[in-house]
Amino acid sequence: MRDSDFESGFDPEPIAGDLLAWYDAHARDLPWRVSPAARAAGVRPDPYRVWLSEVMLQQTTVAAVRDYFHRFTMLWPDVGALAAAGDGAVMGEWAGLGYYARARNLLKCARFVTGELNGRFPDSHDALLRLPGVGPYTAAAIAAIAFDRPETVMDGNVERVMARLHDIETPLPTAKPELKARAAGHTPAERPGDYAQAVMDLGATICTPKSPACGICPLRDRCRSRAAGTAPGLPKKTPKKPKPTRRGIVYLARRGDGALLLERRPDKGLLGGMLGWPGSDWGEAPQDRPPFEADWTTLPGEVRHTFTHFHLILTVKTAPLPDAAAPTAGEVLSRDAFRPSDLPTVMRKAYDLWRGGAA
DNA sequence: CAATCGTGGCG
DNA sequence: TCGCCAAGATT
Repeated sequence: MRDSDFESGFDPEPIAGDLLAWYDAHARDLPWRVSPAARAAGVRPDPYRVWLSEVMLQQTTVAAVRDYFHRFTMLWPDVGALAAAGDGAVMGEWAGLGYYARARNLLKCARFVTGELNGRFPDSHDALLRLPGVGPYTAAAIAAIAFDRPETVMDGNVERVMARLHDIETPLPTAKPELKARAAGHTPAERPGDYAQAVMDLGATICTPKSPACGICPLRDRCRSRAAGTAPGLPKKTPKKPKPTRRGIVYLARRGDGALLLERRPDKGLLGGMLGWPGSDWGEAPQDRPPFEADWTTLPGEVRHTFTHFHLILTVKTAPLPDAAAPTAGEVLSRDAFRPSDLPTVMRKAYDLWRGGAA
């Protein structure tokens, strides 16, 4: 019955109405969001703020994004201002948020929109998809939320909600096409932007990964996995590989006037474009190759940090930086020019270990 | 397609 | 302590 409904192109189940009514009453108040009431009164979201928030929210929690969004929009209120910003300033403001390719693409995109599109974001999914750092999800989200186009957003929330609503037992990522088709079948022609945000709000607050609040879900009477008792275990996922542990050494050198030896990492690869301490490669047994000859002191303790696909244990070594030193790596940054907040978290941990012991 | 790419919170 | 997870994109 239910499969034949879907395969025959039967009218989508009337989910959108329930979800929009729930959203009207329970929408989260988010800094980048136009409330459903304001939206109904004709207020349009600013595409720049929608784009910026969506990029920040890629694989990142709302709680983590809030402060970054405030700082970015305070410093750079529109896409032209962001396009005019310096690379180091933007990377420094992004520090700590992770996935730094997003920040590099953010700048590329801002400069493209400003330079080639007269500062206006495209309003179609296909045109948005051509922008740096904008993939299928973000293109659909901007088109739907900023321009109220009937696009179907597919993120982790929507995958989970659809898998549960239709009790889809196929594990991810195999199930993605089916989940996408299900989601598309529910997307309404009216208020598609509010609808997209409603599904994601539901996934974030009610239909959560662990212990979903099915009892207060606006879709509880239509949810097939709730009826079957399978909701908490959905969506199924293929098991992940274990993370190996790598080791590395970083070198912190300070001059008498407080200047520090730092290094701008290359744009490609891990922490690309970010500031960091000169250091070894990260592997099984890193070689001790300090940036200049000195009597290096190994700090007690170590830095432990987990990246997406490996654990890292860093040894921190320090030495005074002579006025006449000619380091083989990095560049000297004056005390005033250095902000610890410009460092990615793993590098800030090394800095904190050093400060905790020496200063 | 599978691998790469951060970080913080939570059970 | 540790694995899981978050409004994914890119190659």
